[in-house]
Amino acid sequence: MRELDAKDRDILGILSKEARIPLKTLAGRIGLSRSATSERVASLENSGVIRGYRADIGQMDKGLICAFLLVTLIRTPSIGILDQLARYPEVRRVSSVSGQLDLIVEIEVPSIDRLNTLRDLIASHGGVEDLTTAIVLRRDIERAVD
Amino acid sequence: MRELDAKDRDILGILSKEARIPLKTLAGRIGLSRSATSERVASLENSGVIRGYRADIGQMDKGLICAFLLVTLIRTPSIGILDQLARYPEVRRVSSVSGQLDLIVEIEVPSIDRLNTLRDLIASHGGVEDLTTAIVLRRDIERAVD
DNA sequence: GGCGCAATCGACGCTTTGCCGGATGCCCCA
DNA sequence: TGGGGCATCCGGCAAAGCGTCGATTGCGCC
Repeated sequence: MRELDAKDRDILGILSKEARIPLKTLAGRIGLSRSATSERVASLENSGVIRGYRADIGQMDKGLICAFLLVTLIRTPSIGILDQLARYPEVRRVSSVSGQLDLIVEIEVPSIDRLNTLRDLIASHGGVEDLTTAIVLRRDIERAVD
Repeated sequence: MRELDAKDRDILGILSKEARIPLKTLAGRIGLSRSATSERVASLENSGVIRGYRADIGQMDKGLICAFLLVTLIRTPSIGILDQLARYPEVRRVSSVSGQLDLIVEIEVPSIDRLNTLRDLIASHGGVEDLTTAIVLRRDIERAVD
């Protein structure tokens, strides 16, 4: 499979919100037979378009503090910092960005103490010029992929 | 269900990576019978710990530009801005944060033009004092919930 | 026109699931 | 101490799920 037609897109749209929907229901919604739908889904999985299925966990991060670390580096291509960040399991996501910032690091820590420790550890890295912490007080909007 | 024991955590860990694993296999991995596992999963779903199941789409976001908008508000409890943000489907997540910033808005747009348009629309809101754009050049680290 | 490929359909049989009754372990209170 | 009450576990049954098969259809190209 190379090109994704409209029905493939429908499948992806539905599965990205309800990954455990019965094949029969899915087939009904996109207007195909169950077996044809089955083959399309299998094809999407095998070709790597569907990389997997994830449970969306809500409560689990209860008690966890989320924060953004806004990082400016001395010289942008500072490789070592990424290796260091990868070592901390609390680091959820790191994005290289354009503009005055260089990295946006998203972390989830169990306590403010751990946040400070982590912050200090990262700030003390030679490549870090500036580091601003923004603790998440509330998720105002959070949308799944549509 | 209030407290999550070790087995619940195991279930969440496995389902967060392989949401469509057969119940029997899941039961084998956590060391419980199939029906007990079934009940636990159902309980986790009903209590809202598992919010849903999503297909992880690879190719689909191709061509989409991700960006962070770092927003400072005039007066922090500026309700109107959230309503406005919620109207744009490109807005993926909005977090109220502590520190010099007030909001961190994550968006996904199909083009730089659309990014600029969105940026201007948000910046022109009365409650916005300052707005910095950080376009994501690369995702260096991205981890699923563990 | 006729051949071939790709996609669809309905049907078959196996697997997985939801639901039930009964057994087991734990806690609390008389 | 002992006996309910509650939560959790297990195994079995019926129903619904799924993958796979051959046959059919639609379409493009020789």
